[in-house]
Amino acid sequence: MLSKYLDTKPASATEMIKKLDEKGLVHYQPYQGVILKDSGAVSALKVIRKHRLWETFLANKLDFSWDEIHDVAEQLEHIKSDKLIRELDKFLGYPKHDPHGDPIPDEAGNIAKLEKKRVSQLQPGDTGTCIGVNDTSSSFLQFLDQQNIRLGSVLEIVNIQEFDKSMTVRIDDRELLLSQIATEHIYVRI
Amino acid sequence: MLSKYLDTKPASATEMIKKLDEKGLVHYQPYQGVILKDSGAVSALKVIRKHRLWETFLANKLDFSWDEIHDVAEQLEHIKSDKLIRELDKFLGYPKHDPHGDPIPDEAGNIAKLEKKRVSQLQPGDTGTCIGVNDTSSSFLQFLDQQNIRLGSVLEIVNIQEFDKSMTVRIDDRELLLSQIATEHIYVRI
DNA sequence: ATTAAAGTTTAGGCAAACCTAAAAAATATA
DNA sequence: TATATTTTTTAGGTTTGCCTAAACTTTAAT
Repeated sequence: MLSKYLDTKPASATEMIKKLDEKGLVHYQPYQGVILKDSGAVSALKVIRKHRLWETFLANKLDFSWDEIHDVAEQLEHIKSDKLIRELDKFLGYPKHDPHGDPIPDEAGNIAKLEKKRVSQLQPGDTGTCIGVNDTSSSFLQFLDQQNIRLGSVLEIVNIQEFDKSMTVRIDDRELLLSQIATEHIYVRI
Repeated sequence: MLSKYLDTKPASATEMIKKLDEKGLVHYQPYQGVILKDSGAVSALKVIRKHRLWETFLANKLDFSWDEIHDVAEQLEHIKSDKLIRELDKFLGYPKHDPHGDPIPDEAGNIAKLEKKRVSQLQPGDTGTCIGVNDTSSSFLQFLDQQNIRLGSVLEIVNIQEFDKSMTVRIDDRELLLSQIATEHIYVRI
């Protein structure tokens, strides 16, 4: 089950993991799961860095919406060129976070910790700046696009319905009702 | 021999060509060579378009020099996303030519014809704007970088040496001697 | 504790992409 | 024209990545 988050059949996952073990990136014991070794963690962070930089590029420089960037970034992250990543980082202005609000590791593999809250943790009167989401399903991302909620949107909590925890929020001069589910999936910086 | 320009062994080339024939992209007769069919030409132009747009991106937006862009562009051209190419084109301002001066096909597959000359075809007193090169060897491209000759550089022919056809040209307020070989490898718009 | 369910691993097969080595065709040379 | 050289093709073999199906652990439920 843990291995099946990949887009492949169970048997293939085991094989892949064995390969990673042979390459020394991972420590693996049958039925016990896998743990990343240091060298593996470095490799993994590098891929994450690439993926998030490309997502930032697609969203900020090209007109890609939130629900479109992931698939393309997944292809782009496999391009092998250290210089490309360094230059892309510079071109984007050394962003600290990707369009989902997740931190982008720097070249050395350091990740900035971000003090972020879910909208659901705010109180009436609080305001926050949208910095990411928790649910990357395309239906949710499309919903955000339709409601014109995007990175950097400032939202203020108007009130909270007791019975279902839904919240009325003000964004760009208009009010909007968000279900509890939605408020748990949106991150803000306060 | 024709097939060996690929980075693979002869036997593999034959196999690849057979595959292309089966896919209907190419007409192939043993020992007779291959000719592109219409559908194949469209596919080929699409790849060329992608390659040249990426080269333009690397050179214009990121700080890649001429001799570094090819290898990375070769990887990037394989990314599958029509939207990505369309957006990249828009982002770059619908460029007509890549950093080597070669034309970029539009979405429909049309290529702009460019009226370009080699520096060697100019006469003393003529001026031209550098739009590309003919030799993409890294030694030549590095030479251009060192001499600060880049896309858009305006050059004026000062004089021509009869005996070896080398030319003195003025670029950015300084004079420079170019060998005949070099003048034949640089394209200018007049 | 025993059984049922769920998840993981092994075993074996298939297709793709590349390779080497040898045969066949085309081209160049005496 | 006959022979030598080069190029292309065929006929295998190897590797890799993925698959299905069956065996095996672990975990949950009665």
